[in-house]
Amino acid sequence: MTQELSKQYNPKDTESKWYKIWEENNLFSAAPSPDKLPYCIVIPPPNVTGILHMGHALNNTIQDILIRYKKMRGFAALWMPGTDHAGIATQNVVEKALAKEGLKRQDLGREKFLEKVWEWKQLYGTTIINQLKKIGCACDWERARFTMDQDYSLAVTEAFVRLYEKKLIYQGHYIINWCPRCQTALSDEEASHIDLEGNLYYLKYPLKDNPQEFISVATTRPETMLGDTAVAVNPKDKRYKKYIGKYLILPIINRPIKIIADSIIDMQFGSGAVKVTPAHDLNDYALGKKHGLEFINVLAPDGRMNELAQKFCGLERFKAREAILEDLKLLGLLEKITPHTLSVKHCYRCNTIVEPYLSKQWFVKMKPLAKPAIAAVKKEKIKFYPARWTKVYLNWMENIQDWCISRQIWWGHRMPVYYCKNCREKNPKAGIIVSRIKPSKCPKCGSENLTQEEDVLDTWFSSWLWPFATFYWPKENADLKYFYPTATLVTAPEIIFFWVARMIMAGFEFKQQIPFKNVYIHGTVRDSQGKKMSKSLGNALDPLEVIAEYGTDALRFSLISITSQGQDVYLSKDRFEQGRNFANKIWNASRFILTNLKPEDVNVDLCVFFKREQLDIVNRWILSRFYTTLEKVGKELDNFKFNEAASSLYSFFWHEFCDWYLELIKPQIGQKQTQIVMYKVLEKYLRLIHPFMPFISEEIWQRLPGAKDSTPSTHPGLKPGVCSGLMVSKVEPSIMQQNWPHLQSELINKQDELQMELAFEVINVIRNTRAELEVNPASRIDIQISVASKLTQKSLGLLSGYIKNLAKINDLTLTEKYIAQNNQYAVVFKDLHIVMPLEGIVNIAQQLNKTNLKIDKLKSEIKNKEGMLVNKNFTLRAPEEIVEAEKNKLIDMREQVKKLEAIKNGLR
RNA sequence: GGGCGCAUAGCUCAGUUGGUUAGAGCGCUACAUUCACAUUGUAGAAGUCGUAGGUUCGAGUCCUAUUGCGCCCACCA
Repeated sequence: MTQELSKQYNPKDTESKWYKIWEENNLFSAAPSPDKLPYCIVIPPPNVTGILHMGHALNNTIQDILIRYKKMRGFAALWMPGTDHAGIATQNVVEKALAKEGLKRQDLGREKFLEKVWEWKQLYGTTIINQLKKIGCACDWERARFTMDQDYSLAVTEAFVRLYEKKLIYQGHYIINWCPRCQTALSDEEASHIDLEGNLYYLKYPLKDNPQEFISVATTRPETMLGDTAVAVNPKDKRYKKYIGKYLILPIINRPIKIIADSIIDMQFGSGAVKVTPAHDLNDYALGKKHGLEFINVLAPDGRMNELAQKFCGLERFKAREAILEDLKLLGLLEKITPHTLSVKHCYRCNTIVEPYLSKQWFVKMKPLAKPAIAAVKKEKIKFYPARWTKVYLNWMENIQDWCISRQIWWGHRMPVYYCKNCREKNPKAGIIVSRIKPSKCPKCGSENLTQEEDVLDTWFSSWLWPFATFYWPKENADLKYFYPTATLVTAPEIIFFWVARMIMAGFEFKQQIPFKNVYIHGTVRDSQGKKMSKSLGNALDPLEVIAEYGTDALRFSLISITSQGQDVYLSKDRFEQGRNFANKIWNASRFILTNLKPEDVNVDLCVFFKREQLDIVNRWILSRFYTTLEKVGKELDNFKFNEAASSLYSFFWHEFCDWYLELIKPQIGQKQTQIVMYKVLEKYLRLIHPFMPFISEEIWQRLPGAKDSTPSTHPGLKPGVCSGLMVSKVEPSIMQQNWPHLQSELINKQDELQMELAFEVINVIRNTRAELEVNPASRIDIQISVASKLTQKSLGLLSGYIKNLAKINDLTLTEKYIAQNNQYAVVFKDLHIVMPLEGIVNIAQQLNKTNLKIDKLKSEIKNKEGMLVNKNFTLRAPEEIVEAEKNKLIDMREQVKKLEAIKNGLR
């Protein structure tokens, strides 16, 4: 403590220093402990391609608060970190890098390309991890996992094989979402709808028997007409009834196609006749199956037309659309074009319009998996915070579709599926071998001519195992036993379906248990316009820039302050000033305390010293306020009300501890009792604020000279009978290892608080009056206070020293009765008259006016109350204490009016 | 088409189970600067709680309808 403290808090000096020390001393590591209960959070693994954005900052700050808090509460708190290989996203990034060298992945070939990706991962994959360290995350980094690690991959294979053996994985020919740019299938969740202004094109198809007659069909995707194999109408549609069963000639292609009837067709829409393209539309696919139609695929995987598109072969799909429309126009077969808004699926990675595409893919049957996952949430074994997400989850789960898990990319877990060429030649449906390890020969025919499936698995097929695969499942080790099921999952609403729901299903399927007990869903970070913050929109605030400018603790505290449960977060840069100012306030208050501290006074056993009765009122008051705050913050954290906890901590420290307490005790700061109380409150407060502001709390805590605290206490995280021991700074070097302060509820006293509040109000009234009367702020004046109640008089007497000091009073006299006198100005406050000399008052008329306004306002309120109290409906039905309170208020107000009238007369 | 969220001070938002006098931060106004902190202090101005009904002795809070904004889900060609 010999070191000078600078006038301003400088985060740069402290942050990297402490993080390094915490890390070097292994303070982030957690292990099973016989005395402690487990508390585990698995991080939503950021993509290896990731760069820290505000969403990460918010998400990880919340987790860090929980981990640090629970650790102080005695839990063996483990924050399991790691990264996700993010199949498509990462492959895209590396492909882009290759493109700069004029290379495509195909130029390298699969193996070489994967080497490149791994290289890239080694170089850049830790960027996001280092950024998480920068915001202070207390992750157990030694446990960090990567979804493509060898051990983790074993878990992925295991899961696949088990599901396949249970016949929950199957291969099928279906219409899936195809991204022509990424050239892979996407799950429904990866293809999001975006509304586009498009057109509805009416095409005329001539009848085979009578080419002069036409049926007009409406479509938004004219290029798919090349693959039409029928036209469908509603059987009840009078316009078309006579044509059902007849044939049309598909223009350009000149293929005869049948007119079929199906009640699914909406007669109101378009022309009431629908072209059916079973290979390029989900509905048409169903129709095709039902009516035994031909499936004609006219597209190539890269989004160009294929040879079945005849003369349009090789044209890009939207170019082909133009060309086909042009041809139809020339043929006189384009009836009309009307504007039409349609919602089109886009690839969530590259935003390309997705093509419904008929292909062979692998699927997971989801209905059986969903069943226990639905039940667990219904029975509240897993709870969502805020609760409304429960409904969203259940709704999705109850309508769940099979999950397309195959991807036609290279970066990812290769499926453990092998094909026996020999068997397949005899029967194309046979010869599929699913195996944990690559088989050397076919178990059926013994052939060694085996090839592995080219496709890789959807990224989420590995991340849904995260809560247990990170513990080396399928091995059952001690850590997995101890920490699983984990406690809380903290995430954003965007990935409830992608990740949360699937983890719950995987938890039941592979561990027969829930993966976590609570799911806290925080809001989306948006800019001040309400737009989602993203790099592509260019509206992103870079957390690292904010840290450089305001400090990490400021970033964290501000973010948390504005995150009310479940609401989206609207950010602009100036919001971080509050956090920075608060850090500075803590710094300066601590500086004040430390420079005024006598170490020999505070180096005592703090918990033994105090008996409430031994303390003076101000010290009793601040302790009472501190413990009230402690209790409140604990409850708020336990209920995931982070912003409320932040606000409680903020207003206690700034407005109660600094504005009042430190000001009040300045004259008595050398007294032993005050030394100890102010020291004790600061020391404990640092522990409360530590989960929110880890760096500044450690920096100051380390400078505290005395014994920290030895309150023995039990904490919720300690097993029954276990008591946390003495906490002395020499033994425990970091605030991270301290206990959350023990709640000494015997030090909470409402009487003390009321008494102090009265003094504060009196001081406020005097200050306010002084300002109104334009009394020189530096001058001390005489004040006389008359109080009817003996009790109030006594307590004011006790506090008169403080009042005199903070209200700049020269002489304070307390009298029983108020007698109006000339040359005096009096203010009525409750049953008090606060009287000061009129000398120096500039504007009596103005004061008179103010007094009159007050009287008028009171009178109208009195009228209101009188009406209320005459109303039998109120007096008979409202609870007695409310009626009683109203009566008292009325009496008070009448009194006040009387007093104000008296003052008015005095002013004249 | 279905579902969810939001609307409270100039701005951004809190407001627990309905209790009559609605809070914070920022901004604004006035004053204060050797005494921890101008990233400060003291004081002040500022709101018919989106609109219309209803329940109730009493509604920012509960119900119904309605307007505006945002989000999610959904196979209208």
